[in-house]
Amino acid sequence: MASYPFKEIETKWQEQWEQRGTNLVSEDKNKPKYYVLDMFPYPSGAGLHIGHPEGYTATDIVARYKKMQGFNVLHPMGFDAFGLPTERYSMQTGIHPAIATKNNIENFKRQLKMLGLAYDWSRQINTTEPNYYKWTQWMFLLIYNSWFDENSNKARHINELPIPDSIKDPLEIEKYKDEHRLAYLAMIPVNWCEALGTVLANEECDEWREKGYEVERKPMRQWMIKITKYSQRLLQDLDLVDWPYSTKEMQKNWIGRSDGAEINFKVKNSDNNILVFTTRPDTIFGATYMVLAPEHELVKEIVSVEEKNKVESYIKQASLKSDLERTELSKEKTGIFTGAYAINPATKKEIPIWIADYVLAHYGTGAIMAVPGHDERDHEFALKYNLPIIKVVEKENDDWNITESAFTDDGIAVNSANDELSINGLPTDQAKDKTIEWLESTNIGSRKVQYKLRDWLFSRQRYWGEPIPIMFFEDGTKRALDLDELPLVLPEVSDFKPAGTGESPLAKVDSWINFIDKKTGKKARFETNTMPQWAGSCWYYLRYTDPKNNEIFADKEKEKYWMSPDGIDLYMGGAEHAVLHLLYARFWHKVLFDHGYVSTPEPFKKLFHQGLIIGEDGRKMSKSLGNVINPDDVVSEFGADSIRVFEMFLGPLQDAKPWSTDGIAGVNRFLGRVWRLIIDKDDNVSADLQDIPMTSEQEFVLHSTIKKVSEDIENLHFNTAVSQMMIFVNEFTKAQIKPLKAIENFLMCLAPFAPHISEELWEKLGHSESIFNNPFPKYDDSKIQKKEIEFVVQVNSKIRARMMLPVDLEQVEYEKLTLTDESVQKHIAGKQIRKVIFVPKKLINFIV
RNA sequence: GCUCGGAUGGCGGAAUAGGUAGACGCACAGGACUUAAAAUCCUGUGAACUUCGGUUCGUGAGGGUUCAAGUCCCUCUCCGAGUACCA
Repeated sequence: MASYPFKEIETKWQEQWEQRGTNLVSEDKNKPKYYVLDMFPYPSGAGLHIGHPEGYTATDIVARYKKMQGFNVLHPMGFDAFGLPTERYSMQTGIHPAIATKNNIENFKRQLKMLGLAYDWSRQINTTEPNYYKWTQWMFLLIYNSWFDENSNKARHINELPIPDSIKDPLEIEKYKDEHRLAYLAMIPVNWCEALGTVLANEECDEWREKGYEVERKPMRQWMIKITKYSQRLLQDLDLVDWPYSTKEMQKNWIGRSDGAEINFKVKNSDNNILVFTTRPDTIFGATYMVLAPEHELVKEIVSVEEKNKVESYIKQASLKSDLERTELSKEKTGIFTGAYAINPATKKEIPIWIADYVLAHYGTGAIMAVPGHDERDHEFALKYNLPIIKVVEKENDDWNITESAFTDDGIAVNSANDELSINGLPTDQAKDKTIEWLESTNIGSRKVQYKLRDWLFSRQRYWGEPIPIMFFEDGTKRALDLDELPLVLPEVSDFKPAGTGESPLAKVDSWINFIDKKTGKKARFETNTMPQWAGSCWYYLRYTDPKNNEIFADKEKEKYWMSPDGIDLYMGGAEHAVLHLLYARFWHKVLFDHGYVSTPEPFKKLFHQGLIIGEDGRKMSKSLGNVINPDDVVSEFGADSIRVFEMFLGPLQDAKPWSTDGIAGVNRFLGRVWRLIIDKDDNVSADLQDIPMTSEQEFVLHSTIKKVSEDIENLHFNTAVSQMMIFVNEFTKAQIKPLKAIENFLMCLAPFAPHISEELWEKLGHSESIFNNPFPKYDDSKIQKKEIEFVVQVNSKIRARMMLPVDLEQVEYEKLTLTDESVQKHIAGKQIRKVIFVPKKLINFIV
């Protein structure tokens, strides 16, 4: 027999909450708001994973607790339902992705409800519904219709872009605008996967490669978004948010700010200049050669006649290599001399210009000044091709052999002087500044900040994504749809296979690529690319504040009510989104902020990552290992309250923790003990529960429990909160007659963790109102103060005795009392006390 | 390679500002109840030695600071995550 009838009571209360509308919320100016959000799931065909309830329970506990504390709590859920797995399922089965998505969402919802999560389902969103993606499209167009004003460091409407007087032709003006839009079309090499029939984002490539798919580089016309314009703000605004340190670090690394200089090198016997970026302008005297990326545009112009063939064949070879091959497979650096020379502006010496694929075209200027003495990569290359290595930075008090290895740390500049500039003897940071001053005064170069962050590739050749609401005309012009034309709804198709031309399945739909535009009367075709899956998740948290609005994505007042002053109060989700989703969403939010649509510069005030739940065998759960735990099975065997409490009890929320069947049985036993504390064998409220005063020991345990549970919920330390509740139950199980008041207070502590059993027992105790309508109990500090404690007596820092003593005595009294102890006497006997260390309420230490 | 985390009984994990290491749970052992089992309740449980009162050792390894170190400092080993020629 089950330890308590969880099946009936869980079903009963889930129905009750739904009927009563317990979890519905609306704006209430009389209450402080609290917005707690889970990263919404992708509704896969496999259903809920056992890891999902971990983060969801954590936020549910916080939501229920905050509600009991008098907050107006927004705790919504929805589905990030566009995505490749569904589209692939449709290709195989012919079932429309919208149907598959609907079924998957129904299953997910059933499972989420089964866990007793207090979501306001009236606010549910689904990124694939036209009335949702209408606004995703609208926001894309907002980005498209924006340019970045460097002076005010923010986005402005494209109509406010100053057009230079020299540009008169309307087509030229359009072109000028297009160049400045935050969303633009570009012909760029992308990661093309033939088998999937789509391009992939850089970050998606490895994932598919691991699964055995081939990904190649191929230039294609793509939509790009200038997220790079926000590099600095994305970096500095990390100071505004309360996020895990490591996540902030990852974002910082991803944005990758480098401070340095851009320097122009003249090409000998030519009008061409090679612009390089360097973080070490102080080493310019040590630049003994230059390297261009194979794709660099100047390569063709400067290559000498003699070297032309060799250079061309090298470029061809490099272009065939993927990024992966360029890095991992070729540890050995390769390169080739162009036959051309540049003039080092500091030394005025001729230095050879090489091409090598260790220089990346897409970072900096795609060219470098090579300083083999002080850069490991340049050093390796110089050794291989026998290029000169000069020491221009010295390590203090050390004779570094520069031929053997590069010295890359800061040091003191040497061999670095010409007629106008000498930095000899200066430490690196000063040498940098002085060199930059000279570069700027001579117009050779300038200070420059460089970021690693690249523009965001925003188009995918898929059917199951948001259509990009732009149409193209035969004359080469294009038009973005107006708000009254949105949403641009995906056309019905029955064949989800890619077009085979590198375009999405939409390219096969005649009504999509061959129609007459109603507004202009011109023959037109829609963009056939769709948006990446990240798009819908960039703003879903805003839609929850006003999910049904058809005039705007969210009413300004409602957005302000829930998002002010610092954004979402708690955002819970996996660390796998530490960079991409969180960076894209922050960017998206900032564009909305610049246009005045949202009230905060950052969307997520506090972020927390729940850890992975791994298999019972300590390995990651996977079908092939056969160690997958299904939430449906667990709920049916132990109940939702057990799975909730167990996942919280397993260990610290942010840690990876192994599942344990014995462990959940233990938690289920604990809930059974709670049940039997109140309900007797005959299913009645126990006669042992009486309205009697607590003993001081019971008061101590109750108030400690209230304190511990409330503090632990605030700090997301749920595992220790559960421990404390177990201590409570152990203590009160001991008592023959149980004080009712204590038990009721305890139930309120337990309620956020195990809502069903708490509601049921609360009702059985004669309450007609939901337990969640009660204020969370407060503890009385005076009840937690003990009058007597176990006092530790040490001799020479070793524990020799423990004595029960009053807490409020003077040191001398403790000395007197503790010195009477036999064991203490034994260890002190015959020796002299040199020193006494006294820690109030804890210990006394005699040094002899 | 670099950047972050982490290492505590047989297991998951506790231990506010350095001050009783191992809370709580699991597993295990013994007992009560039972014809028996399950369930439940009670007791014990870091290791070694022990004259059963204790003694010594013990938080990945080695050093250091301190009356006192899981906690602070240095060096190292192993594990996990992210990133990868970013000039």
